[in-house]
Amino acid sequence: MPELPEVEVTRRAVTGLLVGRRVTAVATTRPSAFFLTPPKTLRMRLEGRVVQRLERLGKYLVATLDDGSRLLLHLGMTGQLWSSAARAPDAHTHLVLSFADRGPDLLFRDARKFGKVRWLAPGKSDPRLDKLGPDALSITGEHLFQSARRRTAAIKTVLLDQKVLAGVGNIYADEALFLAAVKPTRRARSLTRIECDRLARGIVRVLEAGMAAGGSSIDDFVRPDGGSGSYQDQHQVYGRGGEPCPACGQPIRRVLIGQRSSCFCPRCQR
DNA sequence: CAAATCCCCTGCAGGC
DNA sequence: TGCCTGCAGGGGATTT
Repeated sequence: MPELPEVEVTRRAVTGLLVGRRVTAVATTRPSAFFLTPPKTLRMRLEGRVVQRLERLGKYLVATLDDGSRLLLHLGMTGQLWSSAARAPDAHTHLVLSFADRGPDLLFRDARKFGKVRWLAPGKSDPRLDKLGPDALSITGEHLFQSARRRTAAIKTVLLDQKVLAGVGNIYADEALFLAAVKPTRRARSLTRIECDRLARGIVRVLEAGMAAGGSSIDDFVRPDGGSGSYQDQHQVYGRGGEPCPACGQPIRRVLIGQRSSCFCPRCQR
């Protein structure tokens, strides 16, 4: 489940596979919700273009092309970018870009098809991007405090709201709340400024550790070369319901918050 | 506007 | 062995 660290690890790994290369062919599966821009249009717009840079905005990857247009990629739950040098296309490979230099293709594979592809004309934007809050790597306690104070929802729900901050998903939200010793079910507006400071530091810390470990490989995340991340080995609470808390030994509790499973230590987190 | 709910989709684990 | 059910969850759409 790609969150900011996994998307950033992917971006770094795939930059060399995209930037500076001229697209010569675009192969896709049939039209579906995966394609916000129809396959036919994608093909027409991308062929002949040179990729100039690849950025990450929250959990989105944004490739800028030499005509000023942009290609948005979102990995959803199970999206993977692969080099054709590491894996052959299969039934779940929905987009394949080939290049003029005849080097490896870029494969976008997504078993569950929660991922998205969209082409943006020059100067055009996308509400998905426009609404994103500040990047989670630069989040401050002050911003969290100002955002949380108006919300009655659980703080965990607010952390997952990409309009508040962009990049945090279920795994890193649970881990950051543990580091900050804040219970995920707490009403957001009940958090003090001090707690928001701790939470902001916790978020940045788990995201940086996640990137350093190459991301969390639970079921689906792989790097484009086929390698996997190892941050799952450092998870303190995520996915550990029933196991002892690494800090105090109390059994970790698992609850549902907004249909998402959430794990926390009832003793350490208040 | 905020919050709650449903839904998209498919692989996999667990139960029988 | 094989079938069925439930679960995983990012995020958009819809409803309250």
